[in-house]
Amino acid sequence: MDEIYDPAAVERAAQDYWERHRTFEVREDAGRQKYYCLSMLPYPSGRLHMGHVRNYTIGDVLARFMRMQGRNVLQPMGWDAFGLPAENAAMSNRVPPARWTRQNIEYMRSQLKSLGFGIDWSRELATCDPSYYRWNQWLFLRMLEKGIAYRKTGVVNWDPVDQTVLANEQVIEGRGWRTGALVEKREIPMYYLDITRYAEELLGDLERLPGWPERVKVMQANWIGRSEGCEIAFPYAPDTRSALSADGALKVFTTRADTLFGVTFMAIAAEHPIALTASSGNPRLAAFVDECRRGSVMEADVATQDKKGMPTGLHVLHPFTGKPIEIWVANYVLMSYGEGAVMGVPAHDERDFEFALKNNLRIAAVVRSKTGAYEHVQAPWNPAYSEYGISVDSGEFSGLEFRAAVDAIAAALEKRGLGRRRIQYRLRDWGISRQRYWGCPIPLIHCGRCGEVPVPDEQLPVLLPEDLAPDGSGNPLNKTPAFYQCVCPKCGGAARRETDTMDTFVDSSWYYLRYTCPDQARAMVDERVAYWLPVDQYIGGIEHAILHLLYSRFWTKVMRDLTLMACDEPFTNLLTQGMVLNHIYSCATTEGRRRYFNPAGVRPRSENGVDIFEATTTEGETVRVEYGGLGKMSKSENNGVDPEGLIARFGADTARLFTMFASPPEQTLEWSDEGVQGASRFIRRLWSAVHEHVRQGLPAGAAAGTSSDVGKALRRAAHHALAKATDDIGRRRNFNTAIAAGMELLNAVGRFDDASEGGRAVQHEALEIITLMLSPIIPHVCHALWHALGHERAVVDEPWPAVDEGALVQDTVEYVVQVNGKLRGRIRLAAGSDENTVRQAALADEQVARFVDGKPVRKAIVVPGKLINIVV
RNA sequence: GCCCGGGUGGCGAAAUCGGUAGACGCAAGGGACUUAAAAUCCCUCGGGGGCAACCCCAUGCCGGUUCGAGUCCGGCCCCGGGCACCA
Repeated sequence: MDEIYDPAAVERAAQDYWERHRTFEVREDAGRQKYYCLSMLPYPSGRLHMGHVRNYTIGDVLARFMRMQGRNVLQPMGWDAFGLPAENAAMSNRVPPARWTRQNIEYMRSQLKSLGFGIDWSRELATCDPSYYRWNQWLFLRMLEKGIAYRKTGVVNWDPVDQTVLANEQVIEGRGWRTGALVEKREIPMYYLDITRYAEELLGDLERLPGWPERVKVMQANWIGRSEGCEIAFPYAPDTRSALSADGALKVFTTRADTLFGVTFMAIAAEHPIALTASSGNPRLAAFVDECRRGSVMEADVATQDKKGMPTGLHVLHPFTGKPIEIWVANYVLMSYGEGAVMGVPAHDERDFEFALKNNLRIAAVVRSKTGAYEHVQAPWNPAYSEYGISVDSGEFSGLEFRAAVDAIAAALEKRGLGRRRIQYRLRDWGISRQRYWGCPIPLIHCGRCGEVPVPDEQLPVLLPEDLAPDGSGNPLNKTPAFYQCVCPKCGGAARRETDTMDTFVDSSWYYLRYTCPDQARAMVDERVAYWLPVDQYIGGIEHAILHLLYSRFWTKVMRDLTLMACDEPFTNLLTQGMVLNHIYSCATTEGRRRYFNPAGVRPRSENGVDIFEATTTEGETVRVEYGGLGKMSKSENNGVDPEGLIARFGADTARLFTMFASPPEQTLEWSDEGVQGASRFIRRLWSAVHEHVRQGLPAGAAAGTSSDVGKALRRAAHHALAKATDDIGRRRNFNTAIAAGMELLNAVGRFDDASEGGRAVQHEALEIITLMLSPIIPHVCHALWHALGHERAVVDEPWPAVDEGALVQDTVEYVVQVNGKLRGRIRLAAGSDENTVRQAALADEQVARFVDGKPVRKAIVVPGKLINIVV
């Protein structure tokens, strides 16, 4: 029965074995070195996709490899179970999100199990379980106590038809993606987490993460966006004082305090309080402010807008000259950065320049570049205008170079109480309120008498009712009195429960901590977290390079400061796997849209020597389709490959082998049906090689005792492949080349024909090495083959084999001979030959002699054991 | 606009510290087995020249450093990604 490889039977047997023996359930063991291998938890969308298969296979290979290296390996799995798709599914088929989500989890868990991942399922969690999200609520209350969580009015995209907040991605050309209604910017109260309090540490600690890809660290650093500059206060002129009926000053932040004498206007955001006051008696200004506040809050859209503005008629005074400067409302000033106001220096800032040109504002140059590249600032804009240089026309500060000018101006401002040096971050506080049903309730109560009252700890968790189904008309919690009606914990009076839920990024910010103690009912985490954390290897998509990874780092630091644990950087090593790509085929529809066809159903055909592609529509019609290149597998472009079909046809090992072999993990992976066939072919070849070998009985002798040249050569090949796989998996994380080494070794076994007892022992050893070294990648087939090779113990419990250095030693080595750097011959020499011997032998070579051609040898460079270059 | 990656056969890729460019796999072509097909096995497979031994060219383009460059340096072209009026 073993003659034919039957993946379904082989995989069932191996998986049964692991399950029966609870192979992957782990416990803390102070005596063993731990290895926490974590893959990003999936959203339970319904079915696994290839991205999941790739992600979890990478994690599983590392987990199994480390297990063989003797480490106490934790590889958990859970579900990022709250979120929008469940609500959308509820709207289209009237199923409560809870039921839809839990059904999906059931199904996807069985899919994960069919792939044979070595997961400790006893630690599984779902973020929609009250036993999990109660601790979101608990920590939120601690943050509230510390002032890290706070309430503030925030600007959101508001869909007036659905009565709901839209994420930026849900706003398409200014309209709601579902309703098509014009989206409004609306200010609503939201809860924020003060991540900016940790900006400095989040930035600085990136240097302590050598195991992270450089580009992820750069992306985070850019996102945090640290700027050194000055805060400058421009005192209100009398007109502003009376309009606001207050004394005071308009504050701005600038990185170019040296250009302070070049200010010709002030620009404030439409949301700035002064803009609101100024527009009250000015309908035209009010209309402009209104226009600015409508439309997308997406910054990429804002960035491409024309610079527009309108004067307020109000003024401030220059902090040094005392001259009045008019305040303008400008659409390019962001309320959410700095002070929501800027000093307009058109001569030295491109945006201010554009604005001044459009509005006929004065341009005053106050910096001369060191190269003297320009004298007068005039249109068109020249990038040199914004270069650092020597201050001119700047009163007492004239003649100073950038740094000195900033120092002197900052000091002078500070003396007058009109400014100071300050660091500004681009990072904003994290707004976590979502006007959504399917999420973790925010544990607050609004009382008419007591105001905002936290839910007492003993009343946690605030349970989310699971029987509701949104219908598109806003958050159903708002229409469920049983949820929102409550008593105020302070005064006992009638009160209203907060109906907003938390951003799902909250859920995924600490799940990796909870895996260490999922059964802990009394605390968020316990002492087990100290054993397992930090995560040794984290694996996930590059799309989480900023938000998820930054939030998790922040959350960890908050928990450290609350002394819940000592760890302050959660992920020691990070591997960001590339996307899985497939071909895209589509045709235009009569409505001018595109209709996409799955590549599996596309038939290529040659017509008059031109390649054309055809597909069949759901109506059974044959249509001609266009090839659209490669793209990420996605629903919208209908180019996904269902892992389930792949496993049914070829088995999980083939799916795993293909995804690991086709490209290195960080790079994109191009789907190839032929490549899958190739992976399957290799597994069958390995299967028959082992069975053919053992059919002749197990050899008695030891491989190390072989004396034949071919035997020694195969031993060398086997140990060389093993050394390569050890380094490739363990250090380089290049699984494709480790697999190639295994294939090469199997090819060598195929060519090997020494049927003597010694030869068979060497062959046996080589097959054992292949089985062991590939077992992390194709664990099921290796489980079967290891038993076939005569072993009692399961391969999963075997240690990683040691390289026999003695087997790698060669008696003779091949030298490449170059003449003037060009390859001219090869010579075989005894290992350890001295330079002179190498040189003599090289010059004696006929081919080499031809190219030396009697010319005097000027130089000969010898790379021991490898190469000699003769320079003539 | 700024900041990262990356350009190597027909294709996915390899070459890890400056030392034999193209390992491994896919596709293709040829052959064996077969009534036939599939599967399997063997051979060829960057381009050009040569009867052959071999030679020349070739890692996006131009230049440089070096005995020697896919790899290092300078300049450009193209592709992908991130951020994007951040004052």
